[in-house]
Amino acid sequence: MNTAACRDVYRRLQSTYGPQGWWPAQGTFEVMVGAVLTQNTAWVNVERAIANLRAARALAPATIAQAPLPQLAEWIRPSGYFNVKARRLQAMACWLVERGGVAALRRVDTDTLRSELLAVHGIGPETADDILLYAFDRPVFVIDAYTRRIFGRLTLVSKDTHYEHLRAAFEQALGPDVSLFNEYHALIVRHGKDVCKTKPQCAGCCLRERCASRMA
DNA sequence: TACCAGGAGAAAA
DNA sequence: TTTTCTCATGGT
Repeated sequence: MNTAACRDVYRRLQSTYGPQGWWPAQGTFEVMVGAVLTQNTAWVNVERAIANLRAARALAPATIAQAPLPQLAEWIRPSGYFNVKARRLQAMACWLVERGGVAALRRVDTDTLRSELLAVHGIGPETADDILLYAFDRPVFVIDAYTRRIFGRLTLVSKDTHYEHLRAAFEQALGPDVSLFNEYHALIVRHGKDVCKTKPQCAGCCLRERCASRMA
């Protein structure tokens, strides 16, 4: 990854959209819950599911860890894949309780914490990195479908690059910077939602000058 | 009606 | 090891 190009894309996105102030949730555990529920799902539906959990006073590790799966699935129904995500959410809550809670995990080094997260059922690379960056303030760059799509279109990365290689490339290009990683990923998602879903929309895209697939 | 959304795990090849 | 299938609601 070219450092200058990577920073230039960031400046263009920042100039276009301004500060994003992510993550759109309150508290460490709520960020973790949101990270699981947003898997392949629009955030607006995740908000409904989190609202259900809050209304049921179930937005706590111990409560989710002990809740009957059918009940948990019902609470999170609006986020889709509710049976799958109920198991994933419970697995994460059980792990959190067993490890002594958020406060204890804040004392664990980043590599160890990442390995432990990836060992939890339902937490893959992107979800783990969402949690590390937005819940635990660790300098880990999150790679998602938008990142691949946008940077692939800019020909700065190959779309089939392995997740870990892509993450390392961004982290090496930018240097460890929690605030930058936080804002950059948020801007990528904002841009992805905003104008980069289909090629014709590149006409009004702030990255158009850099984009290899731009419309003539 | 068809497609997509801030993925991940299991099964099949 | 890589590819394909499955999970599911809600908005456009």
